[in-house]
Amino acid sequence: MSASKPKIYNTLARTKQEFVPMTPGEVKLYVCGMTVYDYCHLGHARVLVVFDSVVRWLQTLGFKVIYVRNITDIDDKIIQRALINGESIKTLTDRYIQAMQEDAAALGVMPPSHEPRATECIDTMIAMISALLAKNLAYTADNNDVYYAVHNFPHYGKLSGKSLEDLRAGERVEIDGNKRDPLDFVLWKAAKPDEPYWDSPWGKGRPGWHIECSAMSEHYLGAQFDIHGGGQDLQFPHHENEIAQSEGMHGHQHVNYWMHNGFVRVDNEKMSKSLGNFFTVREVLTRYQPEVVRFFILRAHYRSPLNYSDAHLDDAKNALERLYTVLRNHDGTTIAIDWEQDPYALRFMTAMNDDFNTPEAIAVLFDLASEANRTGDTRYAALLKSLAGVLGLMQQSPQSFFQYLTDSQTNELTEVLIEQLIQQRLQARQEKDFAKADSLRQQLSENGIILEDGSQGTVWRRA
RNA sequence: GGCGGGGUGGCAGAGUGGUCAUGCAGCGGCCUGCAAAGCCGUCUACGCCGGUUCGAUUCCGACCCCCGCCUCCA
Repeated sequence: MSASKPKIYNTLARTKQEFVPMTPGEVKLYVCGMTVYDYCHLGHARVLVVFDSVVRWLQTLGFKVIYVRNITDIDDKIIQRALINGESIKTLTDRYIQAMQEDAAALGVMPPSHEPRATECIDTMIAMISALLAKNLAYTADNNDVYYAVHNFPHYGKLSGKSLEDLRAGERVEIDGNKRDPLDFVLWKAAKPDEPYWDSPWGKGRPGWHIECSAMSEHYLGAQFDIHGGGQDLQFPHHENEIAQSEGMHGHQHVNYWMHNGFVRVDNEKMSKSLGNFFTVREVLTRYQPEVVRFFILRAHYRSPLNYSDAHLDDAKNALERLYTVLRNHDGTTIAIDWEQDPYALRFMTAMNDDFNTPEAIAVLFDLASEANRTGDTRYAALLKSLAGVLGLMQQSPQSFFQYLTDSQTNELTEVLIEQLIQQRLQARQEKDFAKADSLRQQLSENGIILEDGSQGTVWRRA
């Protein structure tokens, strides 16, 4: 698979660059995960699915991928939510971590190699903050907070394309009397009474948000690694600050390729907690099967905005049905993919190597579907299933896909009853009693069951 | 205001200096007892105005509009 090499759009360079790993054959990848005080919404689902597809593709290319996706399990919102709920932080975060892992698994997201929690790495963070203080990149304020001194780091703004002057000119920078510069950000927060804390050289407190990623990425991947991903909204300030911390401390490059996925939108606006326009993964999964959601996400390029609506999910469902229909007409086997010779595989690879162009890769799947339908050649269906598998799609049986029952669907007819009605209809058809046959079809149709009379007999699926 | 990303056919969504994206939906036909699925055919495109070019949706410039970041956010 040497024909072409993957290119990645690097936020740092604002252009696509050929991907060259630090260690041949190995990729070190870090992605900012969730802050666990609530259920994952579709925006989170997008990060999970997008970087899952990145990992799968890099693995397909033969790389060993070390994938770290962290969990933020201590911050202001978590503390506040636990307080409101009247439960401990641990109970709260454990519950939402489990929920997140369930959501991820449902969406076909493979577990990362490491999934560290911020609270497991406090010591590393404290060591890092001490080092930054020693390098005069941080200072302790009167209230015992520790801040990063932004103006002491010459490259501040290189990821987000902002200059300190531009940032200062902005009117929205908060004014905090403890900071020497309004743009300085907190590394260590002194604990207020009744707040959870860890002991540190600066007294009882907890880490600021940004330091955890510098600490955890270094712990698992080293002070410099290949790819760092996350949502576009983390570009500034989170990732900018992470660079300031890590590069300030080590004096060399921290991350070689920065990847940022686009937002999920609702009515053309960013889906976010603060706007309140978010849909949780589990709510959507009561109405659509998980693979439809995954397919919906991968049908758009990861850097493009993705507009969410039921109509769009319906569209995705119909499209995916076309693909699964192909498998239904064949025996569902897979085939070894000949990346060098097979023209479809080559197109697929070219698309994926071009900054993970999943929409184009999926277009190849549809072309294969057409070819399979046109020629009846099972090899096309097998290749379709194999290539789709690279994207984590189409790995269930057509029957389980077509007969999937969501929570929101009526289930007045049991599968046994459905089969009985089908048998009755077959009987009626044999007796040429088409009025009765049509009436049975109608009855099933009213219950969301669609019948299809094929050469192999009658099969049913849910609308 | 500063910085960044966009405006593609009814909808979604890739891409390219000159032959098809792809899917959904629609329309006509074939097939079917009727359907469904499938197949064949078919209709809607590249925000606006200039420029470069033999030729621009694709390159350049102006303009209009949308979105995001600049504060916690995937």
